Amino acid sequence: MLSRTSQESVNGFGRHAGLESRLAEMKAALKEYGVVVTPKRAKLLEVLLASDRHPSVSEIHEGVRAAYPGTSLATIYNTIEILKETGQVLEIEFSASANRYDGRIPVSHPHLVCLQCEKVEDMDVSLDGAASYSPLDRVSRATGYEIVRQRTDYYGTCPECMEASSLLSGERGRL
Amino acid sequence: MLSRTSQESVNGFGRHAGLESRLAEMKAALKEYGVVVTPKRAKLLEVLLASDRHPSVSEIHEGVRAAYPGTSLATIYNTIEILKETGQVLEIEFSASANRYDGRIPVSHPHLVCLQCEKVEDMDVSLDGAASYSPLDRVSRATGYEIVRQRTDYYGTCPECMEASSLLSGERGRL
DNA sequence: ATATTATTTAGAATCATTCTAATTATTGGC
DNA sequence: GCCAATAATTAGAATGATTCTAAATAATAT
Repeated sequence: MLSRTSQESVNGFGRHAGLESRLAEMKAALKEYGVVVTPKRAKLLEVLLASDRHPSVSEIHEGVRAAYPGTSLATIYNTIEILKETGQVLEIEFSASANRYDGRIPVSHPHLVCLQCEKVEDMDVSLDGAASYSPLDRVSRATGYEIVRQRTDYYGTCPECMEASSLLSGERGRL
Repeated sequence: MLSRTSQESVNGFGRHAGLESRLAEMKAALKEYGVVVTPKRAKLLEVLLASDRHPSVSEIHEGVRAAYPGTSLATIYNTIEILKETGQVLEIEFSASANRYDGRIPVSHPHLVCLQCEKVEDMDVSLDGAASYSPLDRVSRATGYEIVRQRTDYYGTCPECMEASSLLSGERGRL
């Protein structure tokens, strides 16, 4: 049998090398926080990191249930709450639809949100220019607020949906 | 009787001259949209413009009911929906708490959100620097998305709440 | 006036999220 | 290993904002 190439999936993360260390980091943060990394919690972390789609709670729930069928939604919410408290996940809030989560980059960074298909993508920060993403301490100094996070998101229609809607009559999502 | 000074309220808006024309603009937009500006809708517009607090639906409801006691919540939601469709209000979404509305400046602009007292303030755009607020068409060109709006908000603790929490043990809001 | 159309309404339905109280699993001290 | 003490998990109820529904009311135009 031939040896595996570096691109093959031996760990569930495929070619994403950095995700292994990110997973270790999250587990360490949970232990540090004084909470035990149970099998279900470990699986949740993997599910969260395995997707670049910024999964919703129910997508995460599905993923964990694939390994642990009896897992309750409450466990997902509980664990996400812990991840938020430890700064290990970034929550992207939507009032008209389910929240989305970023475990890969758990600190404030800009997103592109498609209002049609509800896709959430990371935006290449260089696009927005360094200044678009003002250092939090600069804003703190200027406003007197103690700023702890920022949200910058761009809303519109992704190229795929534009293509699709140039054929059909345009449907509208809930975001 | 002495004449009124320019600061007195003769129209419900106090010293805010620009709000009169903004009100006219909103009414015109509704007519243009093919919808009638009923007394309740007119009152809603005034309530929305009268506050710089980025009122929630229930605050708006209270305000309209002060003039028209029987007004239903559904009417408030209906009218806000129309305002969104006509681009006459900016909705600031929160999943853990009620949405907030900006009728004074109905296009994307940055806010300061206090996580303690849930205050939402407009941020002086100059603080953030011109580039922080990348032109939508620049982002559109770079990403292939058709960008229609942006959201940029800074989250933290306002000076008043910092003062208060330096005395008491800090409570945490829902935002 | 009257028919048509738009607005408003109360209350039900929905849906994501949070809470509750009970059950189950885990851990550290013996 | 055994047993309290503690933590995690659970199902289901509760909450709260928002949306929907179908009926009632008001406004408009012919």
